[in-house]
Amino acid sequence: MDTPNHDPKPGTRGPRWHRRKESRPAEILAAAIQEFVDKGYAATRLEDVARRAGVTKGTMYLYFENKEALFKEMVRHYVVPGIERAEQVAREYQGSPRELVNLLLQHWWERLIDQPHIGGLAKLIMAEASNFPDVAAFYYREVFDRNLTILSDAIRRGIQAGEFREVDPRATAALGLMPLVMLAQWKHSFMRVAPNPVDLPAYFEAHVAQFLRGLEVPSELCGKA
Amino acid sequence: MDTPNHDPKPGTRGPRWHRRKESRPAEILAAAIQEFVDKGYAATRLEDVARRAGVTKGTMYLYFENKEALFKEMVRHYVVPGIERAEQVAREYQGSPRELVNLLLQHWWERLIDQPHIGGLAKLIMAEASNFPDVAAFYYREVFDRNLTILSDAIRRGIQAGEFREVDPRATAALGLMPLVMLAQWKHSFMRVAPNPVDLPAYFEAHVAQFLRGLEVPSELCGKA
Amino acid sequence: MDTPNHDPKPGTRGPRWHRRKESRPAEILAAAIQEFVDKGYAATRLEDVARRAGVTKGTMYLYFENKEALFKEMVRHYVVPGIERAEQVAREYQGSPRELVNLLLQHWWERLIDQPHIGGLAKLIMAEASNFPDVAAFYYREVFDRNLTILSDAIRRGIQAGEFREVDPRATAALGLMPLVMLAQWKHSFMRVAPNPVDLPAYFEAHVAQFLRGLEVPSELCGKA
Amino acid sequence: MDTPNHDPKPGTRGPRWHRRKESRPAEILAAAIQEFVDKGYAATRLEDVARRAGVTKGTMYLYFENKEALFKEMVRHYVVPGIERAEQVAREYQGSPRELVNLLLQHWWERLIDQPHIGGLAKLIMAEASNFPDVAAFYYREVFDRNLTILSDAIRRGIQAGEFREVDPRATAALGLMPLVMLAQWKHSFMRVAPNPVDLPAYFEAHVAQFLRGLEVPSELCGKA
DNA sequence: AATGAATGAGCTTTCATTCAT
DNA sequence: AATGAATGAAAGCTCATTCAT
Repeated sequence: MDTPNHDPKPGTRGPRWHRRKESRPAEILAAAIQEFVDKGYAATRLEDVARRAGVTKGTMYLYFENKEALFKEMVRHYVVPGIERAEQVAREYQGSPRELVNLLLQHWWERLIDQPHIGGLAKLIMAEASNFPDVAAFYYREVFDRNLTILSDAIRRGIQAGEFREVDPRATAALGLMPLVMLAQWKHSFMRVAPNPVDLPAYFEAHVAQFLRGLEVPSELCGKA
Repeated sequence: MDTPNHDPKPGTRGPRWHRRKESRPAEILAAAIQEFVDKGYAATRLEDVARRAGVTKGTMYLYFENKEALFKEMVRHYVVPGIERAEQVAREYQGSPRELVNLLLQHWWERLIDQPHIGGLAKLIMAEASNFPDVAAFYYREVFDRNLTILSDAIRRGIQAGEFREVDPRATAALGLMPLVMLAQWKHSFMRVAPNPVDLPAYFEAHVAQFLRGLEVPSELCGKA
Repeated sequence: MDTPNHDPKPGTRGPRWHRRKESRPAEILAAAIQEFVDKGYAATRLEDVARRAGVTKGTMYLYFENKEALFKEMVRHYVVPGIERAEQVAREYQGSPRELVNLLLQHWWERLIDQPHIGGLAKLIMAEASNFPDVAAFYYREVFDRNLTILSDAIRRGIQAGEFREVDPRATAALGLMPLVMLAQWKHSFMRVAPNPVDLPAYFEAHVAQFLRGLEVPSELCGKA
Repeated sequence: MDTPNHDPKPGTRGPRWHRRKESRPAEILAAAIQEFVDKGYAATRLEDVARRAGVTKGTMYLYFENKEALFKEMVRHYVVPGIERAEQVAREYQGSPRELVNLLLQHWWERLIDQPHIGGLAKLIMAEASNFPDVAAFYYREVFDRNLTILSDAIRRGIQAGEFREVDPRATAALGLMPLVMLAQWKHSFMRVAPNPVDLPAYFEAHVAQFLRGLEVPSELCGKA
């Protein structure tokens, strides 16, 4: 990236009107995610992003090569940290596999649904998948797939511990994660325009309960195929 | 579809155009759904739609007031017939409620996933929800909601017949239908750009099986809350 | 002009739905003057003229080469007959020169102010003078100038008869005629949009009275330079 | 005006443009009045105005919302200052009412006939009255009517001073002013395309003389009705 | 580093004109 | 003779991008 970090006079207090240039990129990206998520890629005007970031159009080009680069940078910036958190949660967890799976699902719920930007970003990327296949592929690979791995690892450990029945870990993980991504879509599309028959938290609770039930070792008497 | 512009007899100067008043709107709408679904609203150029329909830019305006009107007409044209089919299926069905629910889910699967345009349209509308809230609301109301009603009626009949346990018909119907809409999203976004860990038919089968299981009257011995 | 006049079967009654083709050009021109005078040249759409004339766009081109030709034909059609009337009036008149001058001014008043189209046409031509210099020149030459000649001839006769004082006939005629053309302008511009402090008939009466007074032979005692 | 686009040093690549925020609007308006007066509203292409102003199409939209706004701004810009001058002339005048009336007529002559733009603007507005009734009404109200008031005030003062006979001040003022507006029309229409039998200055002189004569208190012996 | 005036390619839209029927 | 579907050049307008300041 071309975000220069060197102060001309390090250690010197600059004039008070001087905005620290190292904070600029983040400010612009923060403005960008709001505009892009709200309006979509094409309908977002760079000037609006600039105004929201408190700079002018020209300044944007000091930090980002063009609109497309800004878009991609924004995705990268808001997407990468989240993954590391989930990986850390999984790594440090000490309790039962069942509890870990539950914890991971809760974590993603919070990110995708409670935090508006992350879910909005997921929706945006899916919406623009055909215009930005590389961005979608990147998101798929670096976010969905890595999260999938975290979850499937947890499932695999549960199976090895005899706590879960013998499912395909990866396919099952997809079954657990995909609905959350989809819920984010829903929230940022139909929920904006229509009274909602879908109670999102209830849907989530039901999904978790059923997903965990699906992992259980079948009891001998009443098991069903 | 794809009425090509080239002369039937190359080398001969054919007529510059053909008079096709009756078939034109449908041809243009067919071209429009392909372009819009592929590129999104903003990135679709009217000239591309025209070329695909085998006409010129100007001709578009004989049939549709402007780009937005074309978009909305397209939604209406491709969306309304499907609903009526589902309503007819439900009305005419004679078998058990369980079979009807299964049939309806199969019907939607075919429309949303097998037929590329309908699912693509659903994805498009969700993607453009913020730019066309009225279209999204229309789709939600006239498609999703009416389909929801069909399914919840079937469920209600099943309950009355003692074949299903006493669930909230509408909420349960949403649980059955929403994943199909979501799957269409998935198919038209990440599935285009990434190797797929999600086996769509398998996902669908699993969803149906589990949804039907959730409707069953719990057996006395092994019932779970 | 390309207005064909030959009936295919002269003497035969055509079918009753058949509109006589010899009346078409006049019908189109009648529609054209209304639209052109109302909206100006550029803002007039050929389709509107056609609709008003009860034909379709294509038909217009059977009678007029293009928009400009229609415009010019319209001017010619509505402008030429008027001149001949004035020339006839002057030729046939038997009374005093003073009465003839008065009669001519009345004649022009009726045409330019009372009949809406003729005055509107004069205004239109002046408005479009820079876009159609040849039309303006034609109008000036064939309408204004010929009318000027009629009036100046009348004045000259009055001078020769000793009834008028010795003025420059042509310049004086311009002084008499120009205000009428101008009044037509006023009527079709400001009078359309504003409460009117100018009483057109009163203005005309005053103009005539004063114009005639200016022609009088000065009395010996009270004459003013 | 006419800021040409060519580089000061041909052969050298000069800067593509200059920053001129303060002077741009006036330059564009100056270009606009020339184009609009010359061609009329519809036939004027924004690109021609831009080229004449030494900018590009896009720049126009930095200063004016659209073509109509540019047109209206231009009218406002060129119309308002003139009125204030006339009001000032009348307010500060110390001499006889008769001299003031003469002075005012001279003032309007200079503006409407000698200065080409002002007269051209009057003609343009009358020509476009049906397409821009609000502009015409604005001009009528803010220019013609205010000038009318100035003149009628002067006449009223002359009557009170016993120097003028008892006429209707407002109607008489209209009689004095209207011909000047009309003369501007004439100059910008027929005078452009035809050899002129109307000597404008002579016409003006005659009009002034006669108008002043009409204001005189009638002498007792030779007075005429 | 920051600005924002200026650019111009690119899009939507209009409408005079053509021509198959 | 008449139609009106189809055309395509031309215009208005937008906005990502550039660059003199």
